[in-house]
Formats: sequence, structure tokens, C-alpha cells
Amino acid sequence: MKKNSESTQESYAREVLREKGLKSTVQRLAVVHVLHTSRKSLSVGEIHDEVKKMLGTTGLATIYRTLEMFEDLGLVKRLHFPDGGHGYAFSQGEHVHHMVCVDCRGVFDFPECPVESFDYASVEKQGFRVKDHSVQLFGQCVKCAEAA
Amino acid sequence: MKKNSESTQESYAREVLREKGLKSTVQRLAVVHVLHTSRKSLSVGEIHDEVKKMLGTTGLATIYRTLEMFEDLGLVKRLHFPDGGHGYAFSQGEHVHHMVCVDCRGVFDFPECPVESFDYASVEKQGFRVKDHSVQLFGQCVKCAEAA
DNA sequence: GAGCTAATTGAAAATCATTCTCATTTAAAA
DNA sequence: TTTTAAATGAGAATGATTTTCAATTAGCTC
Repeated sequence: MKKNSESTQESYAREVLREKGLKSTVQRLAVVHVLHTSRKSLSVGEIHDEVKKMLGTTGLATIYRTLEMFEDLGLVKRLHFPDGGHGYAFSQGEHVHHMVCVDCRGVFDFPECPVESFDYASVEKQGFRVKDHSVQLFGQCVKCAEAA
Repeated sequence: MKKNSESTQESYAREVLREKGLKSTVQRLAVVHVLHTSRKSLSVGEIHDEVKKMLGTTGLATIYRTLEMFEDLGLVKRLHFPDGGHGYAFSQGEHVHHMVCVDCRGVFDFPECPVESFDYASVEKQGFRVKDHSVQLFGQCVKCAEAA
């Protein structure tokens, strides 16, 4: 299934999938579309609802399977909120850090990595080998700050 | 219930609880003890098992209730691992950052905060008001690196 | 210390999220 | 087209977390 007009994100996802020998199904591309179109992170249920709006009937298990796979592929990032919940946001491979609005769950990128310039001396002194890191800023976006 | 010999952590927790008008039950103090004694983060089930070893029969629901409360009080921090799981580690109020060993789930503190020295200019340009942040380094501790 | 009272607990049931199973469908390659 | 392995949907199964409620207990007050 190949749509005539396709977003950069969808082509990119299609590409990543093909490289791994995975199929570009309508369901998977719909998840990409939903996640990319939304400027906020979405819960599994929200993603399921949006995909159903696009395709009609779609199994919830497929959404779970797709999100897990996309996370492994680096297409999607799982975010944990201070209130205990979590959601998913589209991410295009590169190491991206997020600001998350705790009110609307909007996701805003910022390019610099605060950890990149960090002096690892104290860490390495303990013999710890850093392989990955996660940085999240929590707060309020402009809109939610004004509304409050 | 007041033990004659009590650790600093237990006294501290007792203090925090009293300030909020909450009771220092054996179950709650046992959770503090378990979490403080362990150098690694523990799952809910592991905490439950350890508390049962100390007190005999203890309800799982109590462990959940205690952990939720402790997290609100800042006594405990919930950590999310790259593999999707999560665990709890003791934290004594201050803003602590963690290195987490992805093999043994050990938790190691590091004093400096990489985000503290970060230039928030690009973030504030977008009108985002940062209220909190989370920084986690993932990798291998000395022991696990040697074992691998 | 004994009594009082609201907070807390344990146990089981209820709920909610996630994963699995398997028969059917579909993308992609020939 | 035809073929075939991969992917899906539906619902069942599992697992984690929360709720309910009667019984217990910590932390007062006397």
C-alpha cells in the first residue's frame, strides 16, 4: 500500500522498515502519521483512537506491537511523566531531548544536549561506562502558562 | 513502634512522615530500610519480598500505597529503564541524579547536575517554563563490565 | 499505661493495561 | 498473478495495579 502524497516522516519510516525487512502496513504508517501530526505525546489509547478514525477498525494489539517495534527502531520515544503516566512521541532517529508540558503533555524539542558538555570525570572515576542517557525537562509551555 | 537502634534514613523518614501527620508504621519503615540497604533499585515485587522477610505477612497493596506516598514525599524515586521496566530507589529529598547499570540495575549517584549548568536560552526563547528535570545515565557498572 | 480515634493494613475482588494465540489477511518479491 | 512469510484482528489470558471493607494499630490524651 503506497499513498500518492506521502510526508517526509512516512517515507522515512517506510525506508527504515524496508532496511530491516519489515513491512510497511497501513496500520504502521497510520501510527507514524498520527504521532507526527500531533504536537503532543499521546497515550496508547489516544493513538489507537486516532488510527481508528483513519482506518476504521484496528486492533489494539497492533498498536502495542507497532509502538514496541518503533521504539526499538528509534522511530518513537516513550516518555514518562512525573505523574506516573507515559506517552509516545515521534522522533526521527537522532538523539533528541524533550521538554514536556506537564499540563497539555505537549512535546517540544531542544537541540542542545545538556549532557553532551558534561564532565564525566566523577562518573568515570567510579568505573561506570555510560552508554546512553535520558534528559527530560518538565514544565509549562507558553499556552498552558498563560491559561493558568 | 520505635526501634532502639535506628538508621539515619529511618529517622529522616519518620520525621518527614510526622511533619505531614502521617503514621510511621512498621511496614513503612521496613520499606525505607529495604530500599536504603539495597544498593540497587528494586521492583515492587522485590521490595514486597524483602519486607515479608522482615515482617512476615505483608500485603502487596501496602507496598504499592507506601511507594506512591513515598514518591510524593520525595523519599523515593521511580526509575524507568530502557528495557521498559521500572524500579524504586531511595532518595533523601535533594535533587539526585542517577547512573543506572542496565545489567544489575544498580544505582549510583553522581553529585554534579549536568542540567544545572545548562544554558536555558533556547528553551526560554520558546516560552517554556522549566519546573523540573530528570537526568539518567545508563550503562554498566564496574562489576558488570568486568563480568561481560 | 489504658482508652480513643482516625489512619492504616491485609486479603480478596475488581479494574486496567499489556501480551498472547491463532485463524485470516496482506505486502512485497518472483 | 501467484506465492509466502509477515502482520493483523479479535478475544482470551496474563499481569500489574487499585479498590473495598472489616480488622488492626500508631499516636494522641488522660
